[in-house]
Amino acid sequence: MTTERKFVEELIEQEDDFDRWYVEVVRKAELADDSPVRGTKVIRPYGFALWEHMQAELDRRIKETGVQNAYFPLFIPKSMIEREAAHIAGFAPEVAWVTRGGDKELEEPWAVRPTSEAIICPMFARWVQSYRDLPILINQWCSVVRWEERPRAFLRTLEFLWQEGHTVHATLEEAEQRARLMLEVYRDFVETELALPVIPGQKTESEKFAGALRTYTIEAMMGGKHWALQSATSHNLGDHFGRVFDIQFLDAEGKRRYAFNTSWGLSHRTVGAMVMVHGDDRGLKLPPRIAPIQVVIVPIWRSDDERVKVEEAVDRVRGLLRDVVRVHADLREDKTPGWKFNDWDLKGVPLRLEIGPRDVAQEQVTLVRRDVLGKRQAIPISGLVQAVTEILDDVQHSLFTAAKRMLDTHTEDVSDYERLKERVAINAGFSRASWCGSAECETRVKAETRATIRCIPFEQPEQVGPCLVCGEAGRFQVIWARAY
RNA sequence: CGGGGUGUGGCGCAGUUGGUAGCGCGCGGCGUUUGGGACGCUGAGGUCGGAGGUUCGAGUCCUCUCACCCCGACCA
Repeated sequence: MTTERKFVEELIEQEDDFDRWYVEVVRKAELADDSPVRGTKVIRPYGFALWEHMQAELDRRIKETGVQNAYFPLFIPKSMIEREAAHIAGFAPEVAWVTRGGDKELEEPWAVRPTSEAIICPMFARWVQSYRDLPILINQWCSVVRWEERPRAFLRTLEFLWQEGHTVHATLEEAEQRARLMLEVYRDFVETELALPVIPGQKTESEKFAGALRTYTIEAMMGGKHWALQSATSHNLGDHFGRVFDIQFLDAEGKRRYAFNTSWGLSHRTVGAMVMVHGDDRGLKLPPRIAPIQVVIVPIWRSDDERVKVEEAVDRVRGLLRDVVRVHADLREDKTPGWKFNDWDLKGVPLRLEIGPRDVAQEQVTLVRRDVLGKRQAIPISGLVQAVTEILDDVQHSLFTAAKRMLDTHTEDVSDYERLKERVAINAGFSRASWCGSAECETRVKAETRATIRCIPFEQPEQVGPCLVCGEAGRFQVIWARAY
């Protein structure tokens, strides 16, 4: 352990202080940096590249369901955002306002969007006349602003990047299907691409989106303290917004009806989730499928003669891999190989190929996996492309499997309230328990333990026992946990 | 908004009873190095968060102020 520590002396160990480890790894791996503005972060090229790869994959999946991208204004007039009472009540504490333009006071303040229902729905009202205009399926990639009190890089910043989808439908059933469909898109994306196992389910009344009929969520478990992180949400808004924004249409029978909406979003907090779930004392471990660099080549030489041969081999190997994976050759001359190894470990590159005189002589490269450090394997150049492809795939699965193991290990069925308190107090993870459905029991647990119901999982047991808190008949099995 | 803390080269820090700012890392140059964070020589870089005050003299003392961080309440 002493030697281990030496390699990463600049990074605090997870066990010592997980939250500080997170702050440090985000900064040192060059994902993000502090900005001069409180509560905001600068996303650096490496972090942004990661987000771009995530965007590309999620965007593709969203479009496959028939959704089109569009863009709506950043500002929302006060009167507009205040139309849906529950909606504004929920967001009011965290809305930023524009009250001046140049040197003129605005007649009516503008909200900087905390989410865009209030500016998109009025447009839907203009576009929808007939049932033939429905459904409308729209998504936008943008940033929104929520005036949070305690920011944390990626997880909670005043301004954050996300996509928000907004749809209009003729029937409640169709809206419900869409809300569930998009949650499934998120689940598949997060599990397949980010290697983060999640628990899909429904939010309780008190935890649902402001103005929604129902909110669905996927909840992931972070490393370290095993707290929950809401990784994406999808809302069936019912006809609440249709009514207040007057989205009406004539149905096939010529009857005037209010339309039904959904909205759903996934933000760059999932970047933080990947950091916290997969990372270790050496830094990030990025899932190959969205890693900006999947394979890094580190050349090693002593003499000028060796250097020529090694560089030739590096070129050849890079040429072989270039069309297959995202490969980068680290040709920096002012850094030693050892320094580079640590640097790329910190940045979480899934595979490293070392090419030195010994490798050149034997027509091979030395391969090291980020997820199983310390094990070097020689790969003949002739079989390199296939080997790299297969191993990347294996790394992706291994990351998911390890994360799933953590989730399962730190989830326990609890039937005794004292046991729940104990588990929350020691950061033991998720607790599965029966709940009667009353807000009183929910509030009480939150007040006494700080844990909240993360979701009512879709997967329910045949029989639900008595409520963990009040002992009355249980209606659902729910997941209790502390959350970021 | 409550509680705690910190502001000194890019980063991390030191700076005794007030005496005119120092260390490590990093950075530039040269040379030797390179299979898990190399080394030598050399060089550049700060007026101590801001304002006011006390004093012959303030990074050190006093007053005010600003910013940031951490812990709570809140949160995609």
